[in-house]
Amino acid sequence: MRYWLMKSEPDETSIDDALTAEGRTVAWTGVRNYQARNFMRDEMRIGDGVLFYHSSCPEPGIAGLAEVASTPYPDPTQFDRKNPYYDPASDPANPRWLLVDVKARLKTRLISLAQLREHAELAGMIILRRGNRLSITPVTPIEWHFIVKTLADCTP
DNA sequence: GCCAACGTTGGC
DNA sequence: GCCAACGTTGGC
Repeated sequence: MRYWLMKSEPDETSIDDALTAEGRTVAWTGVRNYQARNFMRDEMRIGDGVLFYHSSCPEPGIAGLAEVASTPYPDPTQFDRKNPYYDPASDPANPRWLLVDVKARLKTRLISLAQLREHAELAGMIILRRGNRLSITPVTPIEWHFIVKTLADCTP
């Protein structure tokens, strides 16, 4: 059982969108970074915990809890010419971009970056490093439990 | 809108 | 394989 932080732009897919989606599940489309892809392709397992993070928005922060809900499969948007994430260089016989489904569990109160920075337990979080741009990052069990129990005050 | 950080591209 | 130029991310 592992834990992850996954960034989503709420203009595209917010925690509310995910909670109201069919099966409370969304396909994590649009990842175009190899490191982030590799986490989904190689390291995620169904049931892993996910911190659902809102980025590039007025209030960036952790907005909900979710879980990995599928094994990896090709991201369909890479083959759709009209999609902003279209990748003409990806070969359908050997797709470059894979994704997983993510199932929303619940919405938390918004835990901002400033709040995350207040706690020594979370000082090692990749998301808090200067210049971090990786959209999917591993979270340690200690960080996960601290955030869920202390900051979000909820049981996943 | 600014800009730091960092990934990607492409000429050599 | 180096590395400068360019593009993107994302908080502020």
